[in-house]
Amino acid sequence: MARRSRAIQVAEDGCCPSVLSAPIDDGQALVLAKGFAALADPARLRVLSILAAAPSGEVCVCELVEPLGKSQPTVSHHLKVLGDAGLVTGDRRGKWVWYSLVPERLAVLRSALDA
Amino acid sequence: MARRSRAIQVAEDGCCPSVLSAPIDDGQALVLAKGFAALADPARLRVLSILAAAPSGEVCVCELVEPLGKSQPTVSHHLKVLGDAGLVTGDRRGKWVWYSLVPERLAVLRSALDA
DNA sequence: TCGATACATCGACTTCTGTCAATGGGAGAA
DNA sequence: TTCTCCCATTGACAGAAGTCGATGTATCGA
Repeated sequence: MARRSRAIQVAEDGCCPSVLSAPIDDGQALVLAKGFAALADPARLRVLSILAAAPSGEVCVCELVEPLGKSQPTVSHHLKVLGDAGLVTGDRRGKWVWYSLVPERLAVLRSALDA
Repeated sequence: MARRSRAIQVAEDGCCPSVLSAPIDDGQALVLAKGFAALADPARLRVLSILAAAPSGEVCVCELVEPLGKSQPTVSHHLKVLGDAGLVTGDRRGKWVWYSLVPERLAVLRSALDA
């Protein structure tokens, strides 16, 4: 099953609100802040880069533990944070869970920094 | 005096490393994570948007306290965090300190999310 | 059914972060 | 100088976040 369990809370009020175009209200700021908070950890950034670099576009958890140098529960925690932020999605196949990027969600955060 | 006191630690190893182009090492991840951490707060995002929306491109601290709804020390703290991340810079003129964006630094973070 | 594997969740701990009241420091005004 | 204003810093606190060992859960194979 897909691991998009938690609320993703994409700001749908207005399309792609940019922080730099006009003053944003507290609600928009809160949603964007949660998105950037998901990026505010070296281990999670490395997860994203590993997923992006994977030829198949997806990587199972067991292939992340060693490169990150963290324990398996910690890696699972970071994947959950990224999943709650809507940046990655997991797909269970047999014993393994394959994670992949959600590029649209990353694009939202990137466009928030557009001038 | 300009308020660029703290080390800014821009990753100069390679130009504009993107998280999504190739696996990044721990050092790059750490620098980028610190940058995104500066964006991971609603009050700081609002500061950036207020600065960006200011006609003159700069705003003094006293004009930020009321819109943010935080105490003056808290606003000063957030400005320090943004300054340490190199995202804003302060300029003292008489009794006031005027803050403005550092767009190049924001561009670095945005390009880190390029596909 | 039983054991092994892959991953998630829980509990506990430490560290980091946001917040504010109180105080300090610099710059103009009186 | 002294007073006032603007902003930064300090100290203290509560809550959030990263980490890991232990445990739970789902799946597959024997």
